[in-house]
Amino acid sequence: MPDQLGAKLRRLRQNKGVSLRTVESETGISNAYLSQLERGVATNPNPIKLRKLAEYFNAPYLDLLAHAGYLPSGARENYQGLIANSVGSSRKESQLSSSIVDLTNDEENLVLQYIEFLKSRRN
Amino acid sequence: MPDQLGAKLRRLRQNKGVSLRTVESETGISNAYLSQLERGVATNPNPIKLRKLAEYFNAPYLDLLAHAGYLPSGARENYQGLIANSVGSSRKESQLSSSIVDLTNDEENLVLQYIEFLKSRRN
DNA sequence: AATATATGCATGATATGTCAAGCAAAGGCA
DNA sequence: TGCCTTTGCTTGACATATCATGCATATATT
Repeated sequence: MPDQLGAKLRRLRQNKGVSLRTVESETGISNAYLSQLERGVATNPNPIKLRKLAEYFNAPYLDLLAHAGYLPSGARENYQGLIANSVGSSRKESQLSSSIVDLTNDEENLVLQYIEFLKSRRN
Repeated sequence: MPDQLGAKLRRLRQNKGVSLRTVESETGISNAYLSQLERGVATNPNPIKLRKLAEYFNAPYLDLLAHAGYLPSGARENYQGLIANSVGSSRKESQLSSSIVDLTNDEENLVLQYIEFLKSRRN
């Protein structure tokens, strides 16, 4: 069951202050179908339509996919796990991805500097 | 246009050495539709079906989504960009994610150790 | 007050995804 | 050799996604 995709889409549209017909003219998706999506009557949109909406609302596409139930909930760990599995990263790189999730800003700065230092001494 | 989703699915099935009817019984997707997908006659499957196939073939789900044209090609940078945009990471964390992509094994080790060291001195 | 426009939704129509049934060919078995 | 089973595919049927049209209501305009 999609996790409130409709509510999310209506919020995005209302925050932008536009009508169903405006979204229709900008995305090519009919106002009737947009209404059905927002009201939860239609729940299984083609991802291509979600992408158009994400672009129009300047909203994160993976977030809309997750709300539609096509991806796990939008926690970084979940996506990192999917990526690690998809593009064949090493186990250690998965660890790295997981480790950076909860760094503070200062820690992020330090790690970035350290990585740049490591790369700078490659030659 | 999906990037050879059909060829990918046929390769996965043949590598596993199973028939269309075996996949049907394991995934619930009809052998006729599987045939159409493999031959490129059907090109826009519901992601829920792709997920079932990914699970059955033990194949990366994001990879199948990319082949269907629902996600950008399976480069890590693309996914990291989508994630950064989806779960509201800071600009610096996006940089971090991008930076770890091309680290060597030794560099990964060093960075992991450094992160653990940073975390250990939080108290 | 009357008319025009904008808006969200209902609904039947159309397009497309997916299925059930059946066909032809190949392979297995007695 | 004959029969049965398996297999991939075809095709019409069915289910669902999406659209075009129109309705009712609210708002804007004259």
